[in-house]
Amino acid sequence: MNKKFYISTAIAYTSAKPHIGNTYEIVLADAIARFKRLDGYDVYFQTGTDEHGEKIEEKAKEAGISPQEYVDNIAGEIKNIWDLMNTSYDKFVRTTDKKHEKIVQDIFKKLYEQGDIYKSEYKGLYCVPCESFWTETQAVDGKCPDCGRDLTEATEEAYFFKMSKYSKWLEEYIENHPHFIEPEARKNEMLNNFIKPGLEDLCVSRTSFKWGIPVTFDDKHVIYVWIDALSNYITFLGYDINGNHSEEYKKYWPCDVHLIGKDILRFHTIYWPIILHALGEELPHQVFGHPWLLFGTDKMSKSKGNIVYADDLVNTYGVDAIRYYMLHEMPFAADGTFTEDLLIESINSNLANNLGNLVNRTIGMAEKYFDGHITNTHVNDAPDNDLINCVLNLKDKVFVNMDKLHIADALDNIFDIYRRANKYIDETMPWVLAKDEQKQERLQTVLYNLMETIRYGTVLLQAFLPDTAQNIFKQINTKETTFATLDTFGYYEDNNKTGIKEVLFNRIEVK
RNA sequence: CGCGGGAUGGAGCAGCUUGGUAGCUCGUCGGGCUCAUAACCCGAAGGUCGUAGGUUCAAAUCCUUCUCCCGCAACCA
Repeated sequence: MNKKFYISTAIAYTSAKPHIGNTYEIVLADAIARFKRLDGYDVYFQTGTDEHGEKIEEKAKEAGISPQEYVDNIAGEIKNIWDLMNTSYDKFVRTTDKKHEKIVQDIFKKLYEQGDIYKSEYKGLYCVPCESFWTETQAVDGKCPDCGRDLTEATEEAYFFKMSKYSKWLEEYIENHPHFIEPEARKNEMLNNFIKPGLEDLCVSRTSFKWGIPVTFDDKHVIYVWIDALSNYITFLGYDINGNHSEEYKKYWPCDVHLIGKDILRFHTIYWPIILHALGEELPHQVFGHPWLLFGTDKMSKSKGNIVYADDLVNTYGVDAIRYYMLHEMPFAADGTFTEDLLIESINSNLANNLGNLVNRTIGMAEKYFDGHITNTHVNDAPDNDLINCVLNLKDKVFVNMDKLHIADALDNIFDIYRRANKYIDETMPWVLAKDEQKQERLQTVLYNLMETIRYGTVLLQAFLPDTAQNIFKQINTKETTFATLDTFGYYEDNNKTGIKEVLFNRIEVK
């Protein structure tokens, strides 16, 4: 049986259509999932939507429809965008799924019965007109941060999870598993800010709204987001509180990577591990809090009016151009920048000029000089060695970066090869060889080396730009597309005839 | 003194762990080439590596001061 690999994204909250920043996460996860599949792993890739909560109840009311209708609409929209981005998730889950709701209720009950959840009162500052609780740090000069009116102290009956009980255990676990939280800076943030000072118990139920999963033994309460949403990672896999787990659960849990935005790192690295531990389940191997895609230097937000949606961009520039930009412009740990100018620059320089033009000119020469028939005649010359070495080193470089989740660097490695191939064309000057009757065999070898270099790079490119990779394979006409063909230089078929030449990426002219 | 991160040529970034000619992509300028999507290749200009100090033969890299920016600060999905 193959090695398994379970990767998840956070489930998207169905309060509004996701913007390009939100979309980054699913594309990142997809690139990793595709790469692992190509590498022979049995991959399970889960994504979906988080559909409960007060905000959704309100939004639905505003829209004059039921919460279920509301989340059906948004979930559909999210799924459409995920599909538009050509993401290869195995399961799209929704927390309003009855199966999920049932298991969440079981989990809540189990935790209550074993004493990890207890009933108490939530004390806080309450704004009567806004009907919402605020913490002392949220309040502005003791006033409501929303409406500016006075706050009154109020209490609400609520269930709490005894996080405090597991504080010490979690601290030790994180210190003993240095890669559990990535990037490292985030790990320090979690440890220093929350865990070491000691955890407070977490409020896990609400009575102030209805749109949630009811607590079975106390139906005034609905289960608040944490236990509901976080559990998606196991409920949809067939987790069972009595240990009668599904085969899928046994096979894939624990998750290898939870890919999440850095904003919800706390929930995934503190509450979720503790909940799992309390249930007696294994912890995920790693939680990676990815950075954000910022608009210029600003966070994207409705109030700033700078929201960019993935589907608009895809319609204008094409899905792989957007995938490329997201995956390439995002450093491992720091936030990335999005502007349309940078996007266009990136498309022109990397996709059109470097990659697209390389494929185009290479096939063009094959057609022009040999009617598309290319064979390795093994008439080698000085420039070949360096090219071939660069190609053969590519696999290791990409694998090392992928293992560290340095996706942007891995992509760069691949494009370096295309850049190297362009240089090789200048070094060998095929157009000069073409004019010399004696050099026809050498010319064959040169073109073969180019085809093979393109093929080799594109085998790795498949994980990132799947459509483009397939298109290139078709154009150079090769069936050698597996990772197994990365062990030597020379899998491109001899006596081959290239396919039909086609522009991969059009340059975008800026006025 | 709440915690953490950042500040590197016009733009976006790497380098800092394990001090020793400051690197990459883009842009600009000059040249080359013509197979190609005015693309490709070569070269050049351009940086007091936020500030002030310290350690050292030597600091972008280690230590300290300050300034500015950003994230987090407990129930916010």
